[in-house]
Parts: sequence; structure tokens; C-alpha cells
Amino acid sequence: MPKTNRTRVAVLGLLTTSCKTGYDMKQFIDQSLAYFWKISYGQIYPTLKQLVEDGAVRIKNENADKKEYEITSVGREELTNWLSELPDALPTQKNELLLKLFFSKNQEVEKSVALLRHQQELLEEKLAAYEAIEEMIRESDEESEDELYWMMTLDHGKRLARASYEWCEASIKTLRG
Amino acid sequence: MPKTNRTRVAVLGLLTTSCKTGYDMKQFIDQSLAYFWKISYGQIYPTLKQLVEDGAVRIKNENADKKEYEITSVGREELTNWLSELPDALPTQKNELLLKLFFSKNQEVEKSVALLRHQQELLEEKLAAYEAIEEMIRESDEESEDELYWMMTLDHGKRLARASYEWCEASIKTLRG
DNA sequence: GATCCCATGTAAGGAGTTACATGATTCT
DNA sequence: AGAATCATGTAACTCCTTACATGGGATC
Repeated sequence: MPKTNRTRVAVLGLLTTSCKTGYDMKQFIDQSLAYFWKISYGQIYPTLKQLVEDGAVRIKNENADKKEYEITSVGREELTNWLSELPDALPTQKNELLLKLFFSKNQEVEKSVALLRHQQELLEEKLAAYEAIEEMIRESDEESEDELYWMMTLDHGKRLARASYEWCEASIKTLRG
Repeated sequence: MPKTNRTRVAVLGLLTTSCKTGYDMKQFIDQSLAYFWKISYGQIYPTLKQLVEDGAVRIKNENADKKEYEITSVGREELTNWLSELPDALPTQKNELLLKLFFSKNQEVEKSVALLRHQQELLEEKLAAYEAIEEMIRESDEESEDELYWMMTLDHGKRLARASYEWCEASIKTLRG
């Protein structure tokens, strides 16, 4: 049994929001789920084409300049099947900072401290970005069923960013102490 | 300027630990850094070959059955350059659970709760695995300079796993409340 | 008139996984 | 004798990014 292609299901999921075109999807992702999922045009357009071939998606309105898509019942089934699937393990989250730190006996302590301080700055920026997205979702007029779930994913981002920030703080103390 | 190949530097870093052969590296990674970095034989062997061509690594001892490698001064420079590089942004950590949750208005609430409960089980297993690795590092006779850094990366894993666990707890309450 | 944004797409290549092939040694 | 583990490697494939190509419409 081949494992599910996540780009496929992400595109299907996006068609259950206000996204109708490939362009919409890219815009939407860049301003909302970019912090835990990214996607490029090089994935979106070929995936849409494939989904149409498979009958999971149909073209609503074919103009030369703006193709609108909608999900079919076949697509909905594929989406909901994937949604309820339980993973058999936690995926490895590749982390370049940790990889560097792991080998940091090979550099001066102050360089590692600089790495951690810089990480803290990036995390502060990220937290600010989360607040901005939260504000944007809250202010959108549409009373969407999605809102609750979107806030939950943001909450995850915020909690992990805070935990990571605190770890930086503790690690700097360890290195200097 | 092409961005640095992380497999290359990971292999170089491994050669500053007790790893000498490609096989060693795979074993070592699987029992220590696997929770934030993975690597396969399909990457290790071609990378070692390339590193030798580039003069970053040399073969110490060529038997048919066990090739031992060591890092050269050229390789050390590549490694230390990479170690001190500051990233310009935090990488997107792809997270399939969050992707599912993001689209979960398309499924029954109890299925999302099941997803979160299952996540908690996996996180508990992971935390137990961290404790085991910590124990292993502490009990190793060799008083290594590496130890401090390895413990720091483990601490990161533990803090984030705990934060994620708490988020699951809070999210389940939100969904049911 | 030029520049930016909307909008769709393709081609090349990097990064990584999986499955396979091979053979030696060690354990039961 | 057979199974597991040690050990090195390759080929095919998936996934994804980046750079490019194209053209219409809006803005300055």
C-alpha cells in the first residue's frame, strides 16, 4: 500500500476553504499555514492536473486566464480517509540548529552562544508573525467553521516557539556557567 | 553561492566523533540523533566518496570489508565554517498532524480527538526514548567533550515534546468544551 | 510607457528513501 | 546448517525547489 501523497491531500483540503484556483492556494498558504506547511507552484499545478485525471477534482470554469476548481465526492472521500489516519510514528523533524549544536565541541563556546542568541531573535519574529495571523483570522468577517481549527494550529506554533526560546535561554546559561 | 549540503557536513561532523566507517555512522545516528536528523546508506556512501574526491576526507585503512575514514584539515574547515553560519530564517517544520487538524472541519470532532490522543501516546513513547538515550550517554565511560552538547539537544527534544503534549491536552478540551 | 501584480505552467536538478545486490562473519 | 548481523554499495523513484517562460490587467 503506497503511502498517501501529502501534496494531494493538502490541495484537496485547500479546495474545502475559499481557495478556487492554484494561485489562490499559493497565496493562502503563504499567509496562513506557511509555518508548518509550504507548497510551490511547481507542485500545485501538476497536482491539480493529476487530481482532475483521477476524478477527485473538477474544473468549474475554464477561462484561459483563471481556472476554478472544485472538489468532487471522490476527492472528499480521499480527503476524509487521510484525515482520520493515525500515524504509526512521529516524523523526524530535521533541525539544522540542533545538528550544529550536536557537533559544537568543534567550535568556540561563544560561537555557539551567538547561534542561540540569533535563534532567539528569529523566534521572537516568528511569535510576532503568529500574533499577526491570529489577528487576521479573528478579524475576517466570515464566521467560518475553520476558525477553531486554525487557531489550534497557531496555538501549537506559539507553544513550541516559546518552549524553544526558553531552551535557548537555559542552554546559553549552561554554556557560560 | 550554493547553499551548504547538510548531508556533507553531517558526515564530516560524525567523523569528529568515534565514527570511522559508513556503517558506524548509520548505527550511531539511529541511536542518538535520529530524533532530529536521519540519514540512509544511500546518502552516506556516495557522500563519503565525494568527500574523498574533494579532499575533505581521506581513507585511513582500506580493506575490502571495512573502510575507515578520517577528516582532513580541508574537511575541518568546511565543518567549522558551516557550524558558525547564522541561518537567515527558521525553516518550515512540516507537520502532518497540524495539516490534518487545519482541515478538520471536514471530519467529526471525535476523530480529531482520537488523532490528538494518539499523538499523546506517541509523545510519551518518545519521552521515554529520550530518557533511555540520556542514560546511555551518561553511562558511557568516555568522558567526552561532546556530552554537554548532546545533552543540550536532548533537552530540546524533551521540552518540545512536553509542550506538544500539553497542547494536545488543551486542544482536546477546546474540542469537547 | 514601465513596472508591478495576477495567473498558469514547465524543466532541471537537489535531496532523500526504498529496495535490491553482494558477500563476510558470528551466533544458535 | 541456517539465521542474524556486519558491511558496502547502486538504481529507481518520489518529493520538492528554483528558475524560467508567457501573457493579461492594473497602477504609477
